Amino acid sequence: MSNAKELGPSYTPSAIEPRVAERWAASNYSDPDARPRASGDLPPFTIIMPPPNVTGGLHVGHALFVTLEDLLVRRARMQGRAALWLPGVDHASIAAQFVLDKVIAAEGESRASLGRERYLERMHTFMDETRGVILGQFRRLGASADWGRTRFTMDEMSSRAVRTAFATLYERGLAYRTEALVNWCPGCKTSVSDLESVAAEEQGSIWEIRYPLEGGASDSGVVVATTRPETLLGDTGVAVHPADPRYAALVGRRVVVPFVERAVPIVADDFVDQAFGTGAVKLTPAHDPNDREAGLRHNLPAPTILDESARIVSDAPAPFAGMDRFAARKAIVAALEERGQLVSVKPHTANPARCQRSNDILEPRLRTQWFIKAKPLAEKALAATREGKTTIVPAHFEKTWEHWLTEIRDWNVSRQLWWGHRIPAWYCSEGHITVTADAAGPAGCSACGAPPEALTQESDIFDTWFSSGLWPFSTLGWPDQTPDLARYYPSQVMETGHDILFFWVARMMMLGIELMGEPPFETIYLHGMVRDPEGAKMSKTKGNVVDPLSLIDDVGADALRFALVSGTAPGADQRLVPEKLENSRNFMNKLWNAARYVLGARPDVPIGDRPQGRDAYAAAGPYGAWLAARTEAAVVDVEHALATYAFSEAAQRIYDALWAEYCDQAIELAKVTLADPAVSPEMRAATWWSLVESLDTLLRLLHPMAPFITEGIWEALPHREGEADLLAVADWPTAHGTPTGASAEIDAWLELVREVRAARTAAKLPAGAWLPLVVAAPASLQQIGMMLAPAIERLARVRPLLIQETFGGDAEGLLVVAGNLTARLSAPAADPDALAADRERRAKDLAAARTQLAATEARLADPSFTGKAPPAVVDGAERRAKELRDEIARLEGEGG
RNA sequence: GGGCGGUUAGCUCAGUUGGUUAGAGCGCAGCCUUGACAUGGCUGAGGUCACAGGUUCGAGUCCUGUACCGCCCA
Repeated sequence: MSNAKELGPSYTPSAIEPRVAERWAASNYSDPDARPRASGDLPPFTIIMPPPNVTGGLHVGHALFVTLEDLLVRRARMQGRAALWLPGVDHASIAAQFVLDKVIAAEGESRASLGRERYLERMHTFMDETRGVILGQFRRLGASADWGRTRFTMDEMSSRAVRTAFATLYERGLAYRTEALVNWCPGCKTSVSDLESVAAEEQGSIWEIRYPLEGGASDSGVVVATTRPETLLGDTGVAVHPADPRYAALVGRRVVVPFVERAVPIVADDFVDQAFGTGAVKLTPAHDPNDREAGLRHNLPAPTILDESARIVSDAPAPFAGMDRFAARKAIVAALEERGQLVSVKPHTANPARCQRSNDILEPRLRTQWFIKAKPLAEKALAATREGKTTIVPAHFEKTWEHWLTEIRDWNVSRQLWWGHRIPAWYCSEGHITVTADAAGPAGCSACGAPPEALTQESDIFDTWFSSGLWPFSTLGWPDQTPDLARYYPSQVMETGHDILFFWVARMMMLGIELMGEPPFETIYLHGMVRDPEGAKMSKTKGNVVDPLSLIDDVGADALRFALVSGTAPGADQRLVPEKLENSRNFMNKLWNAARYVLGARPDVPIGDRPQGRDAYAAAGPYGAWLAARTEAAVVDVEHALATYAFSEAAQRIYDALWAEYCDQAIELAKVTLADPAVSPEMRAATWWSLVESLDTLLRLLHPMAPFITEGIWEALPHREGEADLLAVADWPTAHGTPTGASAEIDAWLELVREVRAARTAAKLPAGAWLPLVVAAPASLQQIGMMLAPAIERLARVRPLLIQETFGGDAEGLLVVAGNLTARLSAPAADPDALAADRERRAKDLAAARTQLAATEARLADPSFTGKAPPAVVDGAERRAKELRDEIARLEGEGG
């Protein structure tokens, strides 16, 4: 923007962002190894990007995480650390198959018609086409990731890491194969994880069904309550609570399951809820997790009666065999009623789990699968957070973390899909298992030596989270001991949504500690969800999703980012409302215009080369000291906020520093000086340079949040010899403890300006009129007042301005009180009613001051306060009391 | 059923170890086409910090309980 003035009075992101993006692209600034920095002793700073789903497009959740991670990384980079933000994408087994299946269906093909090999070839081609899309969208957000290190969870490096990890876990006895109940999706024809299942309340029924005693009358036996009558074909028992007197006599006897006419035992088991239905439940071990547990405890068989499409198996009794599970339910209920065994039907609210993808109700299903032993891994992960090796922000998630890891169950890693890492396990005809990390497969059965051609590889693939769980080190080259791995593991921050704390973060922690020997990150920062303006979750089905790219088109990437940062408190959800974006856009426009002003206001005097920051301020006298102090305070506050992940506070502080302080005060004060030919050329140059200096510092502070506009403006600032060519790699501001100089005095005069304006408004004096002002100022303020007089005149619209020790005896005009300054504003033609309004305003001030003084004096009179409160607080109260007394005295001068 | 979070101005939200004057944006009212910006400037109104107790010299902040809302787990 070297030609800022020609670009017009409104900030146009579309004109700046591409130019800045090009300059970044032409540099290697985001490669941490490319720029050895002077401060080489600082530790590296690494964030491994949570890999987005390769099939998805950009949504606001991405926009938030990209913004926050980019903010952290840009700050670290400016601080001189080797900052690595490693990007990548996730292969997302189920989601990817869903998308590709639709694509090939349009071509008249299907998974079955293509076969595994051709299907996977097709998938790889498809991925090659789509993989870059979302990362390209991240770039539009300004993401400064190291694109040269971009990784994919299905690339060869990742495959090798997955095989090695699994083989290692198997060797250590942490991976095993067993038959277990899994969440089966009949639509996707695979098991899915808990994460992929969504439970919601649905209206259902409780059917109460009589199971007569073996050999007993039709009204004998027990009445069981069930929400799933169709599964009775797989019943192998009936359970009652051991303490339930209703059934105590029946425990141990046998009842007959209808249709299959199988006699099954009545068992006593604690898990039964006596209050549910009749207090007696049927046990279907192959189709219900609780029943499965009870079945194992009581040694019951577990026949599977639903096939992988959730149809009744073919060897079931007619007419139910082959029926879909819902048709079977109706048929079985009808048949029970016909036989007189249906006792009642009651409405019931159930909580069925549905597949996130297909929305089918998930079916518990017995299957032989691979599991990872979770307990030993979880204990180490827990130890890491308990010992403070890894910190969770915000801290309250530690409780959730503790609870989940303490209660953790073994992790089912098998998926009956094609797209993913195939489990590197081979089976021989003897049933031996051979696991190897070798891409070529095993040389033979590890137990009986059967040759490779006699072995069958496991057809299942790994849960996507298994490869994602290795992400913090597989991306850095593990299992090889690469320089990257040595340098960038462990990473400093894992920034992600709190919704995947268990599913992903916990798995990275467990696998990282197990395979790398230390936790993968120092800090886990969890952000909240971005919601719609009504507070609802954004979802495609609801149609309330917002496309970040269209927001960028509307307000620019910087405004979007700044709005998101402003709304971010750790762990808390935020609503993305249009007003926030608008405000954020206005802020960018304000900054743009401030820069336009500064660049255009260079005084027409010899300005020399750009001085070092503190020299610039020092040469500008009290004004420079004041501006230095203000700027430095902003640096301290922003740095502190960012260091503690208080993102919204950091954003708010920069907003104030730039708008309320820099624009409304610093620039306004400087305007007069810069344009005043009576001021020495040296002072005008120094004033301008200090404005430049402060703007430069504020741009640096804002850069991690709003990289494009700050980079664009910074380019146009006059630079010092040898300075960085990009703001992105310029030094992060640090506080020097600049002496505050006369900054309190300047603030006092600015306060007077505010009070004069307030008086003018209250008394309805014409806004444009120049009114004479006489100020009574203590000696300590007079010199600064004289110096600022032209600016005060302009800002308060007063002229002439007289500054003296005290008023004469015949002081006239509106009384204005500001701290130690008292003033009289002449308003000869004022409306009497308006003058009364102004007096009323001051009367209110006076009353408020008196109330406060009374409270403060009461506190100071209380020995328990003066005795117990810290001295600084007591001093503060004393100072405050004095101020209030002075103010009251001045306001009481009204009468005179 | 267990756990966690929230309740602060009309609306959306900040408020870090307790410090007495609780902030912002939007909205609202009045004034201002002053040469960076009307995506602006100036001034102002608006809050018993959900409720009830407690600890403390002092509570939006800590403790206990209640109500309502939300999330997670079972």
